[in-house]
Amino acid sequence: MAQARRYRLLCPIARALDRVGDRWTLLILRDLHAGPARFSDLQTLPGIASNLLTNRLRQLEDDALIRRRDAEYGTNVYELTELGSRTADLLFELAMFGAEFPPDEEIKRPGNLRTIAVTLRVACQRVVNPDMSLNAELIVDGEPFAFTVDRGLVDVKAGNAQNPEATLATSYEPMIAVADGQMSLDDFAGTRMRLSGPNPEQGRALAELMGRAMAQMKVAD
Amino acid sequence: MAQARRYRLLCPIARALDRVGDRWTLLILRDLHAGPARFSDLQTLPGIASNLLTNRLRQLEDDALIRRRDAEYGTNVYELTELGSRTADLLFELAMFGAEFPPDEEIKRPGNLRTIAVTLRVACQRVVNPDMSLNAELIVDGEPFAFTVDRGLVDVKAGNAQNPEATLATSYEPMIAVADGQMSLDDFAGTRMRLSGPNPEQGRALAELMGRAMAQMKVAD
DNA sequence: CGGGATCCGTTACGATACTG
DNA sequence: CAGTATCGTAACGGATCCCG
Repeated sequence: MAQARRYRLLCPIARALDRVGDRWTLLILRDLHAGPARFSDLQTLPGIASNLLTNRLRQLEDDALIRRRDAEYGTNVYELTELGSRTADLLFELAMFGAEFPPDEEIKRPGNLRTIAVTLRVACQRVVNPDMSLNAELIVDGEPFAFTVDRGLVDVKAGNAQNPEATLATSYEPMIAVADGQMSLDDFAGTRMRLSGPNPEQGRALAELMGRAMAQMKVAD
Repeated sequence: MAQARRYRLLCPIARALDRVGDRWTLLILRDLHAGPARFSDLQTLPGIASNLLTNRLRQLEDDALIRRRDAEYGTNVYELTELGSRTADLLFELAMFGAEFPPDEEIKRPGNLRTIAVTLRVACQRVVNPDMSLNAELIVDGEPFAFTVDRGLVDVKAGNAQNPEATLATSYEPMIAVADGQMSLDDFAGTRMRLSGPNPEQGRALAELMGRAMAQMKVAD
């Protein structure tokens, strides 16, 4: 039943909100930026009801922001369409604005860490050297991400990397603290991350890229 | 009663949505980017109930995104705080994304045109020459805006300009059509706008700036 | 007349239980 | 695993009323 509470205004801001303004919708898109996800992956969003998740996924499919794809053994996954992937900059600006506010006292932990992928990718994309290439694995609280740069094109996807040349392990809270401006980059780099892997130079390049990205975020305005 | 439906997640995207994610909130902020507005100005948002507007303004005040200020003759106005004004880039990205979707068939006209100020300002800011200065009046469907550039710092505010050196008159729909990519810039400049005022050179400079801004929008990604 | 407050019917959301 | 069904509660929309 085609969404009763829509603005239906000519203004493009209102048109955007008619697509992604409902509760949970932007958080679902945020998680899908980390790559395809199953229904149960998305259900780890803390507090979402299953029927609501179904509704949101239908709506996003109708608006062609996501597509449902059959995966192995009868399971199916949801993934961003090209149109849906254009929410990356929007989500990044939301993160920039949200970083202005101190976290609440009683905070729910996310069910998974796919949440970091968009923000990290866009932040790195904005400061990356166009010649750079690298293939690394980023591990946050034990969850692996494939972090690749292909001649200046940054990608961050949930899951293990293929033959990574370097591995950077860290955890969620200090990353957030740096993005919020609560922790210094030096402190983070010095004590909150661990490099390993066959190619230490790529490890340092990754750490340096993430560092510049995070530093840039704080002076964005 | 402190908002029951909040995410309360550590993720900065969720923290932002806890401040500006409610229905109407971002549209209120959008309008306030055009300058201070009274309660009744904001009530022209098509479809908002007065009690809801009251609630949203309270919430925005509590979060220090807006402030209420006494104006002349017992009236009072709402205006963005510095913190609230940091939603400009976010609103711009929303507009960029919303421009991907064709307007609905049955569209409500906005009650006023303050809606255009943020998007236009940010779009111009992103392409302006840092040396540029100008003082002009932009008239959209009869509603005046003071459009100024002070050594590269762009401002667009609702209301008449002070001693404008040039005036550019146009209307809302063609501006939207250009931003959506439905109308060519040449068509717009040639037939949908009218320049006047004592300093034609500043008029042309304004038209050229707006043109480059709108052209840039379409190739943003 | 500007700036709300109050009331009430409707819709959306949240929690839980249940099913192919 | 991937949803559907049900139901109580909170939020929204529209109208009316109030007060300086």
